[in-house]
Amino acid sequence: MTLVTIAQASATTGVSAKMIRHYESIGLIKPPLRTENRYRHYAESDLHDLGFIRRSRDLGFSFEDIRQLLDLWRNKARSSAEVKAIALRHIKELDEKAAALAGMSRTLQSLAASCHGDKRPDCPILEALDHSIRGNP
Amino acid sequence: MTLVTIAQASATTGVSAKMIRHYESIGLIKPPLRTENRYRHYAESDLHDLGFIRRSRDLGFSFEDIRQLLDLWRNKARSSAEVKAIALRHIKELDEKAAALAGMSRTLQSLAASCHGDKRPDCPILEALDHSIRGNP
DNA sequence: GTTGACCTTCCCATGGTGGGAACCCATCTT
DNA sequence: AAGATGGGTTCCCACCATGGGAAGGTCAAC
Repeated sequence: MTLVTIAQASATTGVSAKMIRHYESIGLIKPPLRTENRYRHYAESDLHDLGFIRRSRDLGFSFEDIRQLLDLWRNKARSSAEVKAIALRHIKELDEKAAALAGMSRTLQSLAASCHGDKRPDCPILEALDHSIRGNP
Repeated sequence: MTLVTIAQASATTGVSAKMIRHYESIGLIKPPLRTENRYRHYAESDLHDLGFIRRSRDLGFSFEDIRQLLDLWRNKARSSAEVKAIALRHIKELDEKAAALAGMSRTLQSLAASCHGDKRPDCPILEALDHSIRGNP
């Protein structure tokens, strides 16, 4: 059983030491072993969990989602339907957020396209912010 | 000069009273007139600014951006190039964020597509979180 | 024995928004 | 006159995820 310090755990999992401590404080990971100096020492299974968490975060899952996903991962009697349901709901949220951002971008692009962008003060972008555009409340 | 209370200002501009006070506290809007009761009373120009801010927020601009946009709006000698530059930079940020979300969604969609979603525990989504997928570090 | 590189805990900040307490004020009804 | 209702006011706390930094303990090497 290889034990590593928090800095090494951070280096191998890509999770900052700050965040590792935070995950512990909110109960997302188990408190690790401590040496007699009270230094945290992580075992391989801890490193696995941290990697799991980092990859989940990379996919945009919230801590609450990750909590459930980790539980499911540990539960050998899980049903894949439960995992899939979490993923599908998350995909929906991601798509909604992306669509919202894309909508803003589209609106701004069309405004910017008709803005001269020179020394003159006239600007359809400011006009749009000035009074609401019909169709874009 | 019509003066309205904070609740009326909120109703006509779509900005919550809470946020109106917040905007004032961070210096985004000028402190409004006060009656002898210390009630805030807003003039038409204040309402304009609040509407301007709300529409800017709807387009995803940060407070710092809005501060500059409001300054440019007030400055009759502005150049539209300055406004356009802020908008273009913001469009870039929006597009980057949207692309990041879309990327997460795409990855999850392909994983979910190959997940049975039944009572069996096997699940490519959990496998992906378990150990990094090649090409998706 | 000192330097420097770790570790520990604790508090504070971000950005944008909301909740709620505790209190003041105005008006309408009993 | 008293009280209910529905404003207003300030102030603090919460979210989510992350980072900064202070103040101090511990260990290695030189």
